[in-house]
Amino acid sequence: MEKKTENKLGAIRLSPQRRLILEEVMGTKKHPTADVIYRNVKHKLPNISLGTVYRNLESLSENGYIQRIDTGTGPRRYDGDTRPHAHIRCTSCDSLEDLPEKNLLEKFLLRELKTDYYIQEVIIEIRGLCPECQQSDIPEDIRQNPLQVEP
Amino acid sequence: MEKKTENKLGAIRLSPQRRLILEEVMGTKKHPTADVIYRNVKHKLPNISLGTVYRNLESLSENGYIQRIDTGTGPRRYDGDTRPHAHIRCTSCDSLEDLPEKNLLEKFLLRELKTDYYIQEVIIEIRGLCPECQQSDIPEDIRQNPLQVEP
DNA sequence: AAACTTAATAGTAATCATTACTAGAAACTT
DNA sequence: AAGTTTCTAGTAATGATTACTATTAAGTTT
Repeated sequence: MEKKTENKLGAIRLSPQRRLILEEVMGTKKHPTADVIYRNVKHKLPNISLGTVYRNLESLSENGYIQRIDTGTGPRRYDGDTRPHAHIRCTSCDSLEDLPEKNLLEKFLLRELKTDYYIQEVIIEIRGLCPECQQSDIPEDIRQNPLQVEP
Repeated sequence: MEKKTENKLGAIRLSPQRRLILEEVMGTKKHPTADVIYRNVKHKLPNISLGTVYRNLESLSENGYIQRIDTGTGPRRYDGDTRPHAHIRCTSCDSLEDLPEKNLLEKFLLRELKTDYYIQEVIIEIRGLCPECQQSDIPEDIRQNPLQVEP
């Protein structure tokens, strides 16, 4: 007969550390970095190691329980909401190619994306100023330009 | 009278190093990394320094002559084609928030993106396998899943 | 339940990409 | 020509992430 054991999470064990990390990521909408997660879980498990945080964020995202957000500026972030949220990159050889830009979004919407790639993921990131930051002291003329939309 | 001088590039000087780097980025569609650019320009200017490459890629992109591609996985890449090519990030406080996902692309297309952000940039990246890598030896059943499109 | 196997951990070292610093050279300005 | 600014090579430092090592904990087998 099976011994009642530590909870499992599919293929991986749910160690106390892993559980804490998962709870931390699931419990916020702030898309925290590994470092922030580390500092937060450290309150409950003072001996936890930063390496453990990284390792678990990796295994949790590999197994589809959380999402890794690779966005390039600044450290990587993690999201408890796992859903796919356009350059095209080969995840095998890491080549990066242009997509025919014209009507890219239209074509995507029409599920007619013409490409020889075997598409695995679509990443969309919009950058801008949040409401609070818009009323900062930075004068309008030295702000970054807003996105221009053609008529 | 003005002395004929080293070419200028708007606000910045076009030093031999900067020219070479610009040519290198403009002359390829491969979206090279700083390191690749460094190795390539080193053939023509053996004493050029990696720091110079980084500094110039920065100034060239700040001034709009090339585009920095911040995509998170692996090192940063650069593109001679400067055109905007959707998470929303505040470029001031670096907060990262979800956009209401539903109909995001539609709304974008309709220029009705409902958000309080002051939008500066839209980054779209599609990830997948390029044609060559599709015919690799990796069996289909251990490949990553393709993107699912709902009916 | 003792012996074995595997997975996970803390702690630390190493790596990679990028930025910062320093002194000197080059170009532009007066 | 002297002063000012921009740029450079070379190197050191930083920040994020990964790798390594010895140990512990959990699961498995007999």
